[in-house]
Amino acid sequence: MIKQIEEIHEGWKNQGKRLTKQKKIILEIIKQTRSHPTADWVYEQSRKELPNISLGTVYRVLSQLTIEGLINELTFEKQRHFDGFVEDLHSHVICNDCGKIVDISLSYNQILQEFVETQTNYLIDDQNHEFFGICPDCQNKNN
Amino acid sequence: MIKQIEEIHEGWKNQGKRLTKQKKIILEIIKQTRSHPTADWVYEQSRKELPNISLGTVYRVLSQLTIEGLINELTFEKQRHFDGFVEDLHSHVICNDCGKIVDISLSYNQILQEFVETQTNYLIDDQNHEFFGICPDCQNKNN
DNA sequence: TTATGTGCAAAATATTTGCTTTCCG
DNA sequence: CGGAAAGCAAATATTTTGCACATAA
Repeated sequence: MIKQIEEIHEGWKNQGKRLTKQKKIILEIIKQTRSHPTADWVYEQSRKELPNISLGTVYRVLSQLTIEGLINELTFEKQRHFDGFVEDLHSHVICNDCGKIVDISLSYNQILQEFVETQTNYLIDDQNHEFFGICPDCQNKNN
Repeated sequence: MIKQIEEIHEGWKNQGKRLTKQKKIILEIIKQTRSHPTADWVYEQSRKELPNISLGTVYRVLSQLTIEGLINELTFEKQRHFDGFVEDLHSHVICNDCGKIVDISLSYNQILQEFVETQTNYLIDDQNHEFFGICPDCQNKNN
């Protein structure tokens, strides 16, 4: 088991939360991909290990993980996507053609957050910056 | 009729598109609010003028306007929101408590877009930057 | 006149929830 | 063993669509 998951498990014990095999496999999937998957994709992947897992469980676990801040939710388009990589703040670059998503670190984010707080008097605790365009592959495809 | 709508109408004529009373009222609503409404809110507003307008029509018109770039779509949370103010690039600051959305202009956006293009080789044509937090009203409410 | 656009209702899509059963600790 | 969590299916919520009819140009 990944060390990260052991640590999450430790934290959960104190709250009476259990590490079921369903949660374990979902965590492994979402923490080991950088592909920002949908709930349905996580469901399909998890069924390879646990053929009887239900989509409802996947939704429930992903929602729980989001609330705990262990993963992030992205909501461009109508479908939600999940991002298991929460260690550092990063932005997303999304292809309008094929949907491919890549991460990019933009160092201005922290400074900006403070600027927005000053300007608006909102207390900011999160941000989401997405860029939309055409990825290199699709640019070639269309030529 | 707002001048802006007359201009849109002119542009449409060349494409064989019509300015129906439904489209006119939807344009008036979306172009005269800065409140980033949902399709349902636009529907409720439009029914005050056109009691028989259907929700399907509202969705169809809003989608058409989005494709034409006359309005923007925001997709935080599961529901879509629409933004009639496309004249200048701006970011959104969203309250996690009451959902209130305010605009903020951040001058770095254009420079950043070029930086992202260089780094990723994507051809960027749009971006969406959202900040999440607690608005001043909700901060007071919770004290 | 005529083809675009609308209303209506049904379908599609995505997500949530109630209830019974399973199983982690 | 007890209670948290899973499975299943039905319910919700949101958005899209087919078709007959209405209407802008």
